[in-house]
Amino acid sequence: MTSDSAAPSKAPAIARAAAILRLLGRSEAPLGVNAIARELDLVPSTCLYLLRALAEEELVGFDPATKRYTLAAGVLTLARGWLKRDRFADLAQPLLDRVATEHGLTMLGVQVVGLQHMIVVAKALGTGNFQLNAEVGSRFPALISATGRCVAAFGGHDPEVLRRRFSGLRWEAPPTFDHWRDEVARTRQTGYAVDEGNYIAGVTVVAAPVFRSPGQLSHALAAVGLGSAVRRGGLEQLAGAVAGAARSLSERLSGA
Amino acid sequence: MTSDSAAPSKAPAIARAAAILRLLGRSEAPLGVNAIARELDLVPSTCLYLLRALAEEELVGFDPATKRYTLAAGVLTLARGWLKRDRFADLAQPLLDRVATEHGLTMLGVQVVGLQHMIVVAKALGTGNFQLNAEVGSRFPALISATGRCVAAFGGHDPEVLRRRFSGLRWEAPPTFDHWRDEVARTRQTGYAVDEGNYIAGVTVVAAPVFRSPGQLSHALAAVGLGSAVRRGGLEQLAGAVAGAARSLSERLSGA
DNA sequence: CCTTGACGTTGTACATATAGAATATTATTC
DNA sequence: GAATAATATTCTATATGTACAACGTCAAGG
Repeated sequence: MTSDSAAPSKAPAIARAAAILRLLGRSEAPLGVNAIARELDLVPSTCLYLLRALAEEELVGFDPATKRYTLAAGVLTLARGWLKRDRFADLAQPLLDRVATEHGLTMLGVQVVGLQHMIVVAKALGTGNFQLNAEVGSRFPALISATGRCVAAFGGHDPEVLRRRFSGLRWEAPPTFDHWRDEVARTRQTGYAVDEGNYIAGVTVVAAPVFRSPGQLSHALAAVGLGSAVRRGGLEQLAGAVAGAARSLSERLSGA
Repeated sequence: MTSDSAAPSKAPAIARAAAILRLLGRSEAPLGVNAIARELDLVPSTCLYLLRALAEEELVGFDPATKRYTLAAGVLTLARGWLKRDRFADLAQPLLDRVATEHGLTMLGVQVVGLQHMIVVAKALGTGNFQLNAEVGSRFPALISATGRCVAAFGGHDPEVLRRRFSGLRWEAPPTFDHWRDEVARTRQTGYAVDEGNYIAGVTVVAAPVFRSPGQLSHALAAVGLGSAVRRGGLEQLAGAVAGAARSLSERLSGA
């Protein structure tokens, strides 16, 4: 479904519009039609029509004076709609806070969306002098780092698809596929995953899966910290805390 | 809902997709293809293709078991991109907080997007026992209430267009167009607008315009409270505070 | 267990959104 | 201030996304 396969979308305007919105979201400054079209390999006229339609929907803003486009507040309305119904963030926050303070590390709650990305939906910063940070809304490749090993272990995906996607990942210190597969297998047994500097050098990530219903992976919890700090605090202990919190969350999510 | 303008969009898929996203955002429960299509007057097949495209972009989630669709966390990514670059909310928050506590009312910062809607982008709750509330991300018709009078007064819109749009508004106690036009004219002179129970019975709203550059209306500040409470605190004083905060914001926005 | 109804999904003809070139508009340089 | 370059926008033919109907599938009710 979310494959990289050839299946051509029956509504390509959507993909283009989403690309425009993301580009505007990541851009520091307002952009003109041609700049957007060039960046996204779109035809300027098509790009213009899409921008006008998006502006009509109040998802992008248009400054007639400078003829530049930006994101508009309409995206806030959508985000609010999502937040209103999301129970995960509410349930996860106290658990994230507790683990973050007890272990002095930054904790993230991420949502898994298909095999493409995971998105940070909740966070709790640690207490140390120096803390890693990631904004709510940030996207990461679904199979990267420790959370990615959880997705691979519990997502119920075709091993062949995993192999293909694995080859497209960008790590700072890439593991070999065989080594990664072994770690994924271990994750399936222990219920948590560890990434020691593979994704980002010097950064250790410990993650555990959260299921919205038995067998249905939907989120993951992740502790991120500098490798030295994690080792000092005891990696095993941390892994136990993260996995415990994730289990507790899974129960509450599938429960009521 | 979109526009009365005759020009047919060159990318109607966008409008439909946006409508789907908003519908899902406002829906309490996940929805199926047909339910969405029926609600939005779409052909089911088209609706299906749009949903698939949106799912591919991680803007909607799909539960293969129930075949139901929901908003997905991708909308958070867009909202984050918007928040990152928005200076208004950061600059407005302390001013909103101050006026809210000094006058014991709820203060809203809204962004004006064309003539269609304004969107709440910042808020500060008052201190009283009972407070009115509006969520960040909520949308209101652009010309409604006191903020609407500001838009009409300072938006630089064609009077004829204003008249047409005015007739489409829904007030609890609608003013006549002539009366409304007079109030708008007064707003243009005084720099603030008041709505005493027109939009919502018993609720008084005082608003003042914020300009991103001289003459370019972009936002508005609004104080909302129960009519009795506002009168007790002194409407003139409140209006002065709101207008003062708005002026100060305009200077800082156009300044740096 | 069979029937019924509603839903999700897939093929196909047609209307139309898109690509590309041409034109208008703005910014920049001399 | 004129000339130039880059940009935004309009125009038009055609590839293509959309609407409609037919199909397959599932759940409820008899």
